[in-house]
Amino acid sequence: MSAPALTKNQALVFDVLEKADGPLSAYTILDKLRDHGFRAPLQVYRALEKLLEYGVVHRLESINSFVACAHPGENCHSHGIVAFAICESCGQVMEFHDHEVDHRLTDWTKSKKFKAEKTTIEIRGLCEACAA
Amino acid sequence: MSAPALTKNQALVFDVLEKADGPLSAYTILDKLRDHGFRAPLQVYRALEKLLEYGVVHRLESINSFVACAHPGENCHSHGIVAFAICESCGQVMEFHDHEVDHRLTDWTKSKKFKAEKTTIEIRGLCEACAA
DNA sequence: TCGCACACGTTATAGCATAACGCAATTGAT
DNA sequence: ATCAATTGCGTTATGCTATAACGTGTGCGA
Repeated sequence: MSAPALTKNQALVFDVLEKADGPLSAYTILDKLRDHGFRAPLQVYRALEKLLEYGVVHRLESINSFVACAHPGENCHSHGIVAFAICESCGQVMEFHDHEVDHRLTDWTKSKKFKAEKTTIEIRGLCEACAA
Repeated sequence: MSAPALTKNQALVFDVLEKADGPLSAYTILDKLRDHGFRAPLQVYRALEKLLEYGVVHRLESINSFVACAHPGENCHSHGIVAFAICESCGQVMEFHDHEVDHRLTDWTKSKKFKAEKTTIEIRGLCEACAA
């Protein structure tokens, strides 16, 4: 699933996420796009749905927010399981990948014959700057 | 933080979660406790807050639900990072722990000087029975 | 007995997400 | 060329999740 050309709304939403310096909620995105004609949450959610599908945006389940993938130009789905460290003070997000973690989780699911569709790893805490 | 005696409301909420065969949302818990005098969401959320603190209940971030810890009588906080496999068809949840995963994630956060407070690992998919 | 901490109850509100309807544009097979 | 299917879009309404703010009562140590 590589990303086809984005529609106008998808491009607007993606642009907002890419320029943001941290994750944004759908309603925050909506507010930022009111000047561009957005009026309803669904316009945002529909765009996000596609952007997630294309793998250019991640959803952070633990904070109900969305963030542009840290690997511009690539499809995040190709990196295996993605993990996030989310600073609860400044909101910054670090994205990383660990094949060993992938491997262990995949082994476990296989041993249980569990068919994994989507895996979430989110670490909340304080980044170096904020912990000081 | 081991669990002190539960208050009436805490005990009611915990009891509902323990008897349930899967995770429940706060509002579902509320409905199940209306006969016991619960009227408002806050009664549930306040009890859940304590139960989470005591480590006898887990919150599943990806489905906004709560589940009793699979290790009755123990404090879940003592097991290190907890991972969940959540069946999107039947709602069943499997809870497990993997020290190697713990280790890799802890190493990563240390290398970034990120102070982890709470880590979420949730795998959504289909359990063996539902995938058949 | 005073002050404090804590659990609790209630009302109101904030924040997150989707259902259901209809319209317009695109595509692509016949 | 035309029709049907698909997709994106806009709007209204609604539902679900979570917390703010206020007040009450109770127990307990200074």
